[in-house]
Amino acid sequence: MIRVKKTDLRREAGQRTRDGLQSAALELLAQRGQEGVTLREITDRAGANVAAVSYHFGSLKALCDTAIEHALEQYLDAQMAAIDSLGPAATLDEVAAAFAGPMMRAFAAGGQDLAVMRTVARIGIEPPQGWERLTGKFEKSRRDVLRVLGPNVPGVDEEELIFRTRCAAGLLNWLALAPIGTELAALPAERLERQLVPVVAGAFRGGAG
Amino acid sequence: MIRVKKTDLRREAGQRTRDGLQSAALELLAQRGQEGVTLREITDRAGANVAAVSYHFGSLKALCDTAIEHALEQYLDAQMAAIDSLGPAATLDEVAAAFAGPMMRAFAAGGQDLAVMRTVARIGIEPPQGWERLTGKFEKSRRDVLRVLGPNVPGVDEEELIFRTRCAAGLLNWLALAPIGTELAALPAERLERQLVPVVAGAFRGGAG
DNA sequence: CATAAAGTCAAGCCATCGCTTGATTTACTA
DNA sequence: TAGTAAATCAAGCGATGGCTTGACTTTATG
Repeated sequence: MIRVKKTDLRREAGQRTRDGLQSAALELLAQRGQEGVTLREITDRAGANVAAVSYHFGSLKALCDTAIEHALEQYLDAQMAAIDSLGPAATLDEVAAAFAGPMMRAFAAGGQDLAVMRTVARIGIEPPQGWERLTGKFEKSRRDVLRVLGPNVPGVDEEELIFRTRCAAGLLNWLALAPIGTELAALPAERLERQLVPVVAGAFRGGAG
Repeated sequence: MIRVKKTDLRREAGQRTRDGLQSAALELLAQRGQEGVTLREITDRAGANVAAVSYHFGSLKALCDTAIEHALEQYLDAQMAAIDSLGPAATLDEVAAAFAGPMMRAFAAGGQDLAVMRTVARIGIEPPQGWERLTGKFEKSRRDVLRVLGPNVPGVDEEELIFRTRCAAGLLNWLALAPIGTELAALPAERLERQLVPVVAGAFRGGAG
């Protein structure tokens, strides 16, 4: 009979290896995208053998898909939490601040959080597999945004609001990926918010006075 | 003594090969970025031999740099022409329409023009070499935008206007690269302008009423 | 026509890629 | 202590990448 011990050092080591591989993959995905990731660079960063990827994940692609799905879910959760924390009478600036909140916090935190943000931004350009499981969350997030956005942008039909939301999301993704992102990451959080929120709000609201 | 003839069939053929390679490279750069371009795929598309790239450009990287620099220059020229065509009392919507004009026209035209736009967008994320020669044009373009933008966005200092301009440019680049771009390319030009210009103008203007 | 220049081509070199294999180490079980 | 499952490792395989080579074709010159 096989007894279950509280700590099995072998399995713990395996989990550490998996985590190391996944976070090394995430960093490389964030800074070079899906094409720029190589097996050996991941394993070097994680201090693991090349065969570890096949052993633990099956293939390099499966490892990347896992890392991407994890990042996307983490981002969508943060996004929904920010929107849902808004009261029913939130102003346009508050909506914009909540919408951009996860990214601004990622800039402030740096490290893995920023890598998550950048990876999510990249898959906005090159969509991978693994969307299926998160489609529901994605659409719920969009409905939430439209619900709090609508009352603040009167006279604009829903189709156009969806377009503006996608524009605003794209703008944030761009800031995360482009070189300007490293400048923004160096800014004090409060300063970044003061610069960024009006732009996002303006994109929602439209320009014609 | 070597005489110079008006038409030298050998050199003409060589020029055709160079052009074919450059335009094949541009298309691949537009749709897959610098990492996703392979020598053999370029030469297959251009109907040339693999050695042609080394012979005419020196290396794959040199070919890509040439194609990128060409695209960037083409875009900056179009951008400056659009801004310079504005009168001294242009409205914010007119400025936004001129700012987004090259991209909207590229969507309408498709083909090589769209490839130029997408390549320019990509190098906004992964800057290559060859910037040096175009830095002047790039900064002149930015000054032009600020000049026509300033009077329309009172009470906002220049640093912030620069930030908003970069946001607006990033937004356009994103639309060119993301899957939403293919949806936009299918839209009637007039409809795209009606949707997009308010968003760009709003980003310039800021959101707080 | 002979020569030389410009261009094209098939073939192959070498590095790197993802992935597999069979042996080996490690930590737990009976 | 012997046995076993989990994990790790060095080595290498086949495919593909960029680039070079030396022969060949085409075209202009004298």
